[in-house]
Formats: sequence, structure tokens, C-alpha cells
Amino acid sequence: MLSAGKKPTRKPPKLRDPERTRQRLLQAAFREVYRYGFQSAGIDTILAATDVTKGALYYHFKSKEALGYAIIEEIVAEMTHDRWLRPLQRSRDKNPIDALIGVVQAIPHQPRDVKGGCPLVNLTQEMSQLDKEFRKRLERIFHGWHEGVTTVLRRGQHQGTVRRDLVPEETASFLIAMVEGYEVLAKNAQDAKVWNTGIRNIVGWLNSLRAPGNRRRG
Amino acid sequence: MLSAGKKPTRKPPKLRDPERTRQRLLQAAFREVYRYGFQSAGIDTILAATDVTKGALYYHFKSKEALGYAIIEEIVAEMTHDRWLRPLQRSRDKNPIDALIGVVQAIPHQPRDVKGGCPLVNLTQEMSQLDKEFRKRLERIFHGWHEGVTTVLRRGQHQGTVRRDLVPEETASFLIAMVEGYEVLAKNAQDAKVWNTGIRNIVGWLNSLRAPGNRRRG
DNA sequence: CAACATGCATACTGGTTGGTATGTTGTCAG
DNA sequence: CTGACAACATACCAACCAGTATGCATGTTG
Repeated sequence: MLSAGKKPTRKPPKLRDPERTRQRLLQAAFREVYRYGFQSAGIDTILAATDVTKGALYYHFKSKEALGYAIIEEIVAEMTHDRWLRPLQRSRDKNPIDALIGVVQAIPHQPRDVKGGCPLVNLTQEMSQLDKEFRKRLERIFHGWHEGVTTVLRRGQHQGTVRRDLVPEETASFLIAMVEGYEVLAKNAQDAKVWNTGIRNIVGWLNSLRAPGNRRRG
Repeated sequence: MLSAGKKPTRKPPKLRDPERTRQRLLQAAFREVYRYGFQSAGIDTILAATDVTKGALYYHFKSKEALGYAIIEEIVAEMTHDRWLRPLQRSRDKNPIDALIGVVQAIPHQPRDVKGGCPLVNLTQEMSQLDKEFRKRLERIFHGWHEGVTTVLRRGQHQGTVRRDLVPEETASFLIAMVEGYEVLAKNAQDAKVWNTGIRNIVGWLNSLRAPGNRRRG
């Protein structure tokens, strides 16, 4: 314990760091699932990508499904927050339409991202029908997303910057559907140009939501 | 054997009917792939769904991939033709917007279809990134779809029933993206109501494409 | 230091998978 | 009737795969 001298708050070469191990597994698993889908993702492949062993993995996650749930709750949910909810909340003062345009334009558009598609859509397409637990968690994310967009639109209506004749909930769904629809098109084409064109059209449509007298372009 | 007379053009109880066997395999394989995805679809499951044996399958298709390609080329492509291209072509006399609305509203919306999603999107999401041969065939279908919608929109512009300020190609992509986006949303929710709401909004948007003076509603 | 749980490593298993080798039968030409 | 080929049927295989049993090292606590 305290026989030999100096050792106050010392933990230099951490041999054991369970939280770090868990995170590395999660990240590697996410990449594998993102690429091949959940069902076709291989446990052994994930382990090979890290230098973690099977014993460690099954210590942190009790099954492949549990690993999948953690990916959704800790990674995919976080991505949605980072890219949509937080930016929208941080723009309380700005015009909501401008905020939405900013968010849409900030969606990653590197070839790598376009070719991989949207993680949320990928998992939904594959698993919603097959596994209730997956669906529940994925829907929670969709719901938060939808709520965030709805809220900002409603705020715009109060401000007078967003047209009053449209229903915030349905307009939010419309936007989300468009974003995901274009991601599917771009993924099929495996071409970032398709995505960029989509963004242009989405932005054009977003501009059409401005209340008269608050138009930027037309 | 042939002592008794009549036998002109006789082929009564064919025990062997290779074309029928092939079709049954294709249909069963499509259902399996539609449900579980291509990678997770099991050859043995497909065989169990029919009463065909493995020898027969590998006589007609040289590999699982070949079976997948046939599904795309002979079933998915045919569905797109039936639901979009042929109806649009057959409506040469009608208003293009009305034709598009009709087609969109005619998309299957039984719970079973909504929960399964769009076969084209399912396969695209799963395979476009992983297999060039899949992607090539899927893109051919998308291209035909896009072309069909573009053509009908352009015709509407010549007729004067469709707004001249919009670009037919981009408007077609916009429509396709929306249809698929809403299918993804509905599939995630596993709820036909989501799809019906989506249709209403798509129809509303389609109505906004009418040239002034040709409006139905506004 | 002992005792004990945490964190991880290794070897193994039972079941499933796509694919094949080989045998058998239906079909039809000659 | 008889090959001969097309259209299957059956048995089998090697590879893979999620999961587990077991053991060992590390850190903590009394």
C-alpha cells in the first residue's frame, strides 16, 4: 500500500481501462455495422479491428443484440443530437429557416459518408421490421429529431418568420423524409454530386417556407 | 404407349416444368430477401418455402448472387414498370400532374407493404455499397424511374399544365426522394398512418407544380 | 498478505451456411 | 426401344459464427 514512497494519484500506464475498452468496442462495432448491416456484421471482424478479445467483448455486452442497442443509444442518438438538436437549440435568436438551412448544409458530404448513407436509415431499413427492441430505440431517435424540427418551426410561426398556413408537425416530417430520401438516392448512385443537388433543392424548398415579408430569395 | 389414337399437341401433366420451377424459386427468394435482406436470406429457407431442392436451385442459378441479380432484373424492375412507367405512359392524354397523383396514391399501402418498405430501397441500402453488380442493376431501375417522371413533367410543360420555372430532372428526383423518404419513415414507425400522411403531403406538393391557370386547388 | 471481484485471454463447441459431387429420373429425338 | 441430355434429388463438406467454459491476471478491500 504505502510502503515504498511516491504513488499519490499515480496511474501512468493504464493496463486496465474498462471504459476505454468498451468505447473502442462500440466504435469498431459501429463501423462494422454501418458498413455491412447489423446481421451481417461479424463479431470476429469487430474484434480483429480492435485488439480486444472475445472474452472482453462478452464481458461488456451480453450479446450481439445488446451491442447493437448500445450502438443506437450511444452513437447514433448522439450523432442526431450533435447534427440537429443542439445546433437548432443554439440558434434561438436566429431565423429558424436559416438555422434549418445551416443544419442541412452541414450534413457530412464526404464521399465516404455519402456512400455509406445515413446510419439511422440503414439500421431502420434493416431492423425495424425484424426486432422490436431495435425499432423502439430507433423510433425514439426519430421522435426526438421530429420534435426538434417541429419546435423550431413553431417558434418561427410565433416570430412571424415562418408561414402560418403550414402544419409544423407535417412540415417537419416532410423535411426529414426529403433528407433521407436524397440520402438513399445518393447512396445508390454512390455519388456526392447527387447529394449536393439534393441539398440545393431542399434549401430551395426551405426558403419557400418563409412568411411573406421575410423572404430572402423567393 | 401410343397404341390408342389422339395425341396431337398433347402436353397434359408435365412433371417437369423448368420455367415454372425457376419462377417459383424467384418468387420465394424475393419474399425471403424482401424480409431479411439479401445477405441474411437463407438458401435453405427459400428451398423450404418452395418444395424445390438445392440441386434444382443451383441448376437454375449458379450462385446466391446470381439469384439476387435475377430478383432485381426480373421482379423489382417489373414492379417499377407496373407501378410507375406503364401508368405514366398510358396517361398520355391526361394531365401529367393528375397522372402522377394517381400513381402515388396507387402505391400499395397495406400494413404488410408499409412494414416491409420499398424493395428497391431495401436492396439499395443494403447492397449498393458492397457489390458493384447489385448497384449497377439497381441504378438502372432508378434511372428508368427518373426518366419516366422527367418525361411526363416535360410533356406537362409543353402542354402548359406544369410550371415552366422548374427543372424536370430535379423535380423528378425531388419526387422520388420524397416517396422513398416517407417509405423509410413509415417503415420505421411500422404504421400505415405515417404513410398515408406522407401521401397527402406529396399530393399537396404535386398540386403546387401546376401551371397558373391550371390549378385544381391552390 | 489474504480474499475476492473485476477485467480480460484462450480454446472450444454446436449449429448454420453457401456450395458441390454424384447419383437418379423425366423427356424427347431418332 | 434406346441413348442422351436436361432437370432434378441427396448427401455431404469446409468455413464460419455467436456464444461459452474456464482460467488467469489485476486491482481493491479488509
